[in-house]
Amino acid sequence: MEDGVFFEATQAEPLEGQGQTRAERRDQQIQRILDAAQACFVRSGFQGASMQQICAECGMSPGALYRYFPSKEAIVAAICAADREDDMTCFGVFRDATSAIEGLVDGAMAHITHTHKKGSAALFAEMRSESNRNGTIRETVDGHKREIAEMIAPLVQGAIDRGEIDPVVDLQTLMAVLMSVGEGIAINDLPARGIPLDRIETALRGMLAGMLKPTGKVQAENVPAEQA
Amino acid sequence: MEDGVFFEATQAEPLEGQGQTRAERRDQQIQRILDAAQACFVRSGFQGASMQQICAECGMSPGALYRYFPSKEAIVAAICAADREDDMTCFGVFRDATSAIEGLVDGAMAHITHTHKKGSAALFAEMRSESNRNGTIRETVDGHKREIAEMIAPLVQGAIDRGEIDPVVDLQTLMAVLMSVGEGIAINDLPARGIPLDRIETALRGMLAGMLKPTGKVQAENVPAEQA
DNA sequence: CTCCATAGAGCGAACATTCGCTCTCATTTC
DNA sequence: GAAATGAGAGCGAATGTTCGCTCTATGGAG
Repeated sequence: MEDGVFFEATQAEPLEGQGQTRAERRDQQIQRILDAAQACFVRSGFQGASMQQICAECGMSPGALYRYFPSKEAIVAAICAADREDDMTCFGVFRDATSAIEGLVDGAMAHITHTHKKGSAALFAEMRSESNRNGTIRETVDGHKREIAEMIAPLVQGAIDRGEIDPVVDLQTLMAVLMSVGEGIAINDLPARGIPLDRIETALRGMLAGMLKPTGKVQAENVPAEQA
Repeated sequence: MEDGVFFEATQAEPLEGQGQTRAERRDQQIQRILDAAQACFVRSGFQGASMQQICAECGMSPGALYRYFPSKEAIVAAICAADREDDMTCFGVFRDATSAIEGLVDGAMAHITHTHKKGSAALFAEMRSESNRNGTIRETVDGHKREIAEMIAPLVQGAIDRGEIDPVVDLQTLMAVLMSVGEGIAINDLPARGIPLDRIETALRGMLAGMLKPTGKVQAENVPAEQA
């Protein structure tokens, strides 16, 4: 055991072109760790994935890895935050939507498509359940929701004020139900289960129209016929 | 190792009235383990909870516990199956509902209320994410869904055949969206977040009416006015 | 020669599970 | 009714493994 240490010293290949500063290299390594960790977490869950698995996945030793993250918990938090940030790009449509229903449909569809393409439904489910016991993740998830809510609320309220819609319930309930529905659909990754996007969209539009009861003033043109 | 073993032999208090057979006692112990495990799993997750924590929670030694379950995995599976079975009691309404929309609303509300009272939203989230990597749990969860789907489908199809509703999409998409919505609302435990049940019900009814477009033949009376 | 980044051995703790054993008590035997 | 029997319930220390994480020696860059 105390014999020669024998270093192969492959020393992590230079990755790409060597013309990179220290900071660039550092960012690259961090990204490498995050990618590996995400793969492991999807495969085994936050608690089930071990640091050794993550090390193997990114071809780094524990010593090297701990230079970039102080703990496993920090990696989990970073991945959750990154995923949250990434998802937020879908919801920009809420900001400049003109119709409440069409805005909500567009945002939801963007999120469904994005989640499906990224293949991050499982990660979201993991985050969602971990948030029930991990304060940091709970804050990340709740912050995410609050941001979305703060984008949706004025959209709906504006449409109410203009007399375009007449929701069947108060705004708070509406928001809570809307967000829950969004979560449910995102977690289930319906496109992966053979449900075509355009049909999901049609169903969503009907659903929203039922809750938001368009008054017929400005609202969207009628539901596009579904193609066989 | 071969020295005096010294057994205190406290031997687990008789629990309740001693007038019980061995089999009764056994069932009681199994239930005790399941209750303890569920508490631990909700607190720490399936992977995060240790057998020692479960032992402490139910006041049993590891040796005793392993007499009733061959592995931790078996306890997880048993709890998932029991929870699934328990939830199924909510969906009996689907069987003998006369109106599709009202039947769906009743079933969903029963499930929401049940989940809230049991406080099992966190457990459901845990099951849902664990099902992404554990085959046994995936089968349990999927079996559960299939059973529910098999109750809902004829309810909706019957209403279509009778000309009471005219869904905006095909049955398959409708079912997928309906189940996802149910999951989303269940996981979020809206009643615990201050959303009154009657408003959830109103929102749900509107939502379903939008997707199932009642034709006006038999359908439910109009939405009850929401009280301030 | 001096840093920085790294590899990999190594740490103590905790893990799921098993072991050897004792004790209880319903049943059998007289 | 009393004694003997044996299956099952139970304890808690011990097993080997794996955990998250730290330490130290080493290679390459400047």
